[in-house]
Amino acid sequence: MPKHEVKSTVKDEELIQKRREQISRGAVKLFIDKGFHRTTTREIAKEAGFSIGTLYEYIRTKEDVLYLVCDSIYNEVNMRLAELDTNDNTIEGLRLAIANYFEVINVMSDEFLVMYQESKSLPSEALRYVLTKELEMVQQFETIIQRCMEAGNLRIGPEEVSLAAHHILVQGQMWSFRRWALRREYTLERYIQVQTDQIIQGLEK
Amino acid sequence: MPKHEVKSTVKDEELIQKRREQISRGAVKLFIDKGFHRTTTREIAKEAGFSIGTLYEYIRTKEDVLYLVCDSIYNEVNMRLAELDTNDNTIEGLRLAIANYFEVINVMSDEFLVMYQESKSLPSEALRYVLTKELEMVQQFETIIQRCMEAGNLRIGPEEVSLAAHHILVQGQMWSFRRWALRREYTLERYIQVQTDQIIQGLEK
Amino acid sequence: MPKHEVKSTVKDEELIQKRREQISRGAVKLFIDKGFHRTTTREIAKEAGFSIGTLYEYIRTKEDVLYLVCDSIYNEVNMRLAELDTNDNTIEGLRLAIANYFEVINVMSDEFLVMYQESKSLPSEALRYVLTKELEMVQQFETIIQRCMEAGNLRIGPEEVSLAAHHILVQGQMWSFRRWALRREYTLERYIQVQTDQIIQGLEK
Amino acid sequence: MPKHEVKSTVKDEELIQKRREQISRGAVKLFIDKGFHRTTTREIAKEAGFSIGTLYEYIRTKEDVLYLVCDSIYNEVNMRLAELDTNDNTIEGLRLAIANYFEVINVMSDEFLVMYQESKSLPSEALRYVLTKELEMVQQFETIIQRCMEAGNLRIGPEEVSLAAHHILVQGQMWSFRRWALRREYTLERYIQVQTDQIIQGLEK
DNA sequence: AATGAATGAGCCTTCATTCAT
DNA sequence: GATGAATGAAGGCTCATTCAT
Repeated sequence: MPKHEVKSTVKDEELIQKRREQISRGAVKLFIDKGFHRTTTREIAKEAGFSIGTLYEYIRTKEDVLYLVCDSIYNEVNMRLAELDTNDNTIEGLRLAIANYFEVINVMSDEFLVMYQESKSLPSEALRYVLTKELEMVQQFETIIQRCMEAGNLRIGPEEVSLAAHHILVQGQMWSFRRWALRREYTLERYIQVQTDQIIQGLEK
Repeated sequence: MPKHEVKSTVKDEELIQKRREQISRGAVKLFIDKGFHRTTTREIAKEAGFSIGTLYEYIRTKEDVLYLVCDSIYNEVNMRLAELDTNDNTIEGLRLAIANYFEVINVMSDEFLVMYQESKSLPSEALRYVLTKELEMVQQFETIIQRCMEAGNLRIGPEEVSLAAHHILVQGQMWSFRRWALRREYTLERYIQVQTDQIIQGLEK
Repeated sequence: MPKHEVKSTVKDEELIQKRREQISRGAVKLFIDKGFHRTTTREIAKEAGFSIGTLYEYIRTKEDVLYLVCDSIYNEVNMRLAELDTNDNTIEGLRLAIANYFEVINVMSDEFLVMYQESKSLPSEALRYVLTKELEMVQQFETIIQRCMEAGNLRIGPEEVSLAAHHILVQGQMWSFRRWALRREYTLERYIQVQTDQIIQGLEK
Repeated sequence: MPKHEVKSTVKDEELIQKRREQISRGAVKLFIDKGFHRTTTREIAKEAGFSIGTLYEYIRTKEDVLYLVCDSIYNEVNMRLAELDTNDNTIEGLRLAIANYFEVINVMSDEFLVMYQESKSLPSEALRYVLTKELEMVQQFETIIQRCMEAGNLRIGPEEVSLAAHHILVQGQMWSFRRWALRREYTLERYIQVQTDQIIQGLEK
């Protein structure tokens, strides 16, 4: 699926990149605080460091800002994950990948929350694009699991690979969504340990 | 925690109950369709079958409606779960409880989605109350797991009981949140089977 | 052609009529002064005597106001003309009809100017409706001319009836459009006399 | 009345002329399409073939563009009329002048429409200048009529000369303003014939 | 208890104009 | 002379809430 396009009246492509990063960075803060709907475009402009007029040189609608935010979060997550990809096919490699993912979520906990709570407000085309991004993440884990299977280190039915990958993602999101309950009882390290144990165990029946 | 109170100018307690049910039932439909913020109070009144003036005789703010909705969803879920509680302490009992819960979620999938996506818009006091409701559900599963443990049918550390309960809840919500991906590949029956297997297996190390 | 409909959230049909008259009356004043585009909806509301919110209970868009204005002007003109229709078929009757029409234009000169200068801003459906109203006026004069012809008091080709009617209308509008030039040199009475003479003479070849 | 002056930061008088012609030519197109108020300065610049910054080197306000447009239309009309002036003093000469004028209007029908619908938006000083241009056209016809009168070919009172000239102009504009009605029933040729007949007849009482 | 007209703060967006490069 | 990014005042419109009937 091609990238969802956000129209801009500005020609300098580099400047567009720079300004949109400012927008995105500012907007996340606000969305975390007050949610998408309670944040005004003026606040976004101010937080980004320029006037409302300038904001609208780089986006066409408020929803574009939400898309920019979601896109940049996904990109950062994928980048961080790619950075740490060990590319081996042992159980230990899977374990590490999971731990990395959980740590990324821990760092970007607020961003995750925003993305999952607000993405429903995206116009449908943009929403579809964002969902493909989510699927890409699922596929990253599917690949890792697949590699383990093929190397004989994991014994699960091939139809369960996808579910297992979703499972891992959701388990990670749980650390973001339910932190109000979990952080009372767990440190990140302990959470990672217990959850990976359980996930791996579930995959080795 | 005491129930969050919604002020009304009407005295007749019974009428209040009836009207609020109408409001809640109508509002869920609309929230499912368009989300909380995109739904207007006028639409809510219309869907409930009376005028905007009357709506405001039974609530004080729009957020009250959201609270009413969340509250009624939780109540319905808890009712349905309680109905099916076998109260035994075997693994089979746990398995059945999980299946029940998943089936309830399947039926109320839209409602769950609304609740988890919109509850952040509740005023903090109401939010806290709703979270206690969520915790009650966690506790229901904690109790079941505990009973299994005490009967010797499960061997997990006591500190992990709470996490396991959260785990079950999240696994269920996953069926609601990620249906865009999961329903392509799984039927509810198969999903229940695979997930309960994995959960139980995770608890029997 | 059915009347172009303007949506309202208010139910009381009588109140709608009353409010729309207020709107129309206030708006004409402003449009005469500053034109449609330079007049703000806030100003319209204020001039009509209520708040911006109330204004929008009776219209859906700013263009609706323009339509209301055009419609009410046409209605008033047609009413005034009908009032004075002698319904006879002599040249004298035609002469009187023309004089009446010119006098109406003289009284509603500003309104005419507004209508002809701004109606292009109407959405196409409303524009079409307004044009049919204009055609109705043309037809009123066509009928009068026809009657004179049939009574043998006028001798023009039947294909020229329509043009003659347009001619009369335009001659009247001229008194509104070019008053900056004409009122320096003519009184209404003299203008009526000279123009009707010429029109009638043109019809008697 | 001296020409209304439009300030420019550019010195090269020739370049100014060239650019302003570009502006005017582009703007008419847009004004015909969307009217003055709905056309943006950016669109004007683009249509003219340069940047918004450059546009503002040759004008000071958006209204200047409207003035440029009106001025250029009048100049073109006057040029075309002068070109065809037979300068004789017969009825036939008058007839020809009228036909010429109607043909010019037919060719520049859109431009006429724009001018008469939008000139009200000119700042008052520019408006006054444009009105003098209109008066010049009136005077051209007054002169022709006068010459006919003095040559004994026309017998109308001297106070009616001006009115007759206005009459001719308005009759021509009618072909532009009411084309939605007239072009269904008339060709230009027939319209010219019928109208000149009537006008001339009206002048020969 | 029910109704629905009235209110106005506040939102998103546009666009004429400027000015540094 | 030309460019185009930046500005912010201002505009159209919505909607939660109130209150007289």
